[in-house]
Amino acid sequence: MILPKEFYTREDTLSVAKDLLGKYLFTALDGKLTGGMIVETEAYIGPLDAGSHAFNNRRTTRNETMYAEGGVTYMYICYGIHDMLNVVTGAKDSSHAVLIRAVEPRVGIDIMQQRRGENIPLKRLCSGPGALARAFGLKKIHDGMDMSSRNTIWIEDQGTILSEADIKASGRVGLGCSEPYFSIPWRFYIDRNSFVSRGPKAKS
DNA sequence: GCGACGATCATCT
DNA sequence: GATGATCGTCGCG
Repeated sequence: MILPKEFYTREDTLSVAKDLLGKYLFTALDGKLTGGMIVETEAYIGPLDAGSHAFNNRRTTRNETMYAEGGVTYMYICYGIHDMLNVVTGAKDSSHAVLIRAVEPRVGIDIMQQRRGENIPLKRLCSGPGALARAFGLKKIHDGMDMSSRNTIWIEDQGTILSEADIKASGRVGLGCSEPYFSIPWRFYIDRNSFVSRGPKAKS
């Protein structure tokens, strides 16, 4: 089943980030279907989070979509080259979001390989936020898209059950060293899944 | 108008 | 594990 808007509009963004693990991300772009299981996410908790674009209620043209009601995409470009896929969560104006960091490819693998270029090993096709956006054909123009119908981008629950023991948490990647937000364990990933991207050393 | 810097990746040693 | 690529966005004034 497609995850409904209510899945995303919950106020507890950490739960949304964890619950997205094991779900299936799909895009249908250029008449091509691609999909895979989400194995790694990061939570960005609105105005209180120094690692978030919306820290201190900063509101600009770029991050305006973060203030939308949960259930839409938030896309932006990082390092001038990489498009990043986030899912907006919470109520309107709460500015929470979850970054999708890695997916285990399942559907349309040949299409992903075409988009990423040959010579990319399967393990790296969708491992890392920039890589996965490219494999799924997502660009900044897909910012603010509704995810609650099988239209362009959506996420499905296909019945995968994960236990608490399958889910690990760690500090988030790439934030520089501004404590305490650098080491707060708001990155979640499926333990022992080889499609998880390289991040900071896992803390048990 | 301009300078600095990133929620990264692939390639090289 | 070090490094270069590469450019939109922000903040300054």
